[in-house]
Amino acid sequence: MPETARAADQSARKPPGLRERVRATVQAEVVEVAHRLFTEQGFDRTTVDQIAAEVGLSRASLFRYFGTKEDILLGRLEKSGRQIAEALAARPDDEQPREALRRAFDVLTRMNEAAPEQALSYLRMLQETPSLRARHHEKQLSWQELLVPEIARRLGADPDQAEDIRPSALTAAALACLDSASTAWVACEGTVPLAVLLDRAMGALTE
Amino acid sequence: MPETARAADQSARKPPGLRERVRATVQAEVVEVAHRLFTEQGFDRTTVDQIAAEVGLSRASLFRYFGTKEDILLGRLEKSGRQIAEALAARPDDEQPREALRRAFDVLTRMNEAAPEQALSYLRMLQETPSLRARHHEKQLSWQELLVPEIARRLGADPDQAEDIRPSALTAAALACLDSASTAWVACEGTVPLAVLLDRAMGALTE
DNA sequence: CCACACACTGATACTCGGTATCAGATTGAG
DNA sequence: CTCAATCTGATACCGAGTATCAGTGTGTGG
Repeated sequence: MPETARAADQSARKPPGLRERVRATVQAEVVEVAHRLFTEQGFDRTTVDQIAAEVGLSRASLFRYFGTKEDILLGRLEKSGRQIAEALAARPDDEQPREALRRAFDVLTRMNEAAPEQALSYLRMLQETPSLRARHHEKQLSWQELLVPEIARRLGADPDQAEDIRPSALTAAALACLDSASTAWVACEGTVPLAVLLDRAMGALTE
Repeated sequence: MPETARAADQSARKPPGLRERVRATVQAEVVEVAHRLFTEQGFDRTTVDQIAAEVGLSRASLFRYFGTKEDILLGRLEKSGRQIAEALAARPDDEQPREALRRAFDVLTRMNEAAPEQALSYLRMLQETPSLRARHHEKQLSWQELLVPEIARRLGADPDQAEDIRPSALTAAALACLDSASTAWVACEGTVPLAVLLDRAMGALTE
């Protein structure tokens, strides 16, 4: 609501605006400090007050930047979702929907390859913290909403016929495979590339 | 004083443990009252204090029966998970893993068919309340742990080789299909049977 | 250049879920 | 009957998230 409006604002306007730049700077600062505290003490043992104090911001203002404590860590997932949707739309039309989804997820596998250590510690925290898992799942549901229309198009589904659940089922299943692969990737400490695990996971759907 | 003790005596006899039966009774009473309040006012607009007061129980004691507010509504999912796992184990050995999972889920489709109205309002509440979705997802992860070993066996996977993610990927995907089907079932107000939607959802994995 | 409208900020107080502690009552076993 | 274990309510506490409000800057139009 205000955030999306703000985001739309930001992208619609050429000169960034001083105010918004300050906002972006503060936001980045919060993320950085919070990340450090989370890795030092764990997510649950870090309070929002502590983050706010360390950044030099009031608690109330911090909640104006991030709706929830979890969003400080998971905020970037919004952008990831859009990137995956773009990658999916860019896949050739004659590609199988499942394969197109698999390739679209390379947006993520590439990100993880670029900074494996960070990705590992990030995913580790994600998987051992219930409240983060919960919020992460919510974000993935919003990914689903972005991806389903394109999958429906590729399946030749009637857009008016909402009762055709194949697009949402396939998309949800693919995201479940992504989670499985991520879990396994953390479990093996990153020794097997995420891309390989994801291949195996999504391959298991057809066997 | 001795009269109440005598009365308790009267009803307590066969199953060892009067205490546990009292506990079960109270627990059932809480579930019933909470269910009513949730459907009347919505989940979020019903406080734990209100439930406790209505049952005639202290807030602290209520949390001794149910670890979280969500568990009052979702507690029965534990049993469902075990039932699905049993049903899966009972499927013929030569059945395809995916088909076996599909059939095991009939434990749920049959439950919903038995009381469609209740199931619909229950799922409706589940889907429109984020905190319930979150907890529900956690429960499904525990289902996954119950189902994966049997799927691994059917896939002929080496139990020692934890890096084989096919079992967990397939199981997670199947559960994702179950969620998709449930969502669609609610969306169409139950006009299409859940079993049919589930068939379509899981069928979309192989297409 | 100024004035006004608006957005942002910190402070404060509140709600609600969940935890910890403690003293008293109830129960079951020896 | 007694004693230990358990259950209970009361109370106080914690942390996330919300609401309100007055003060203070910022962007903009005159």
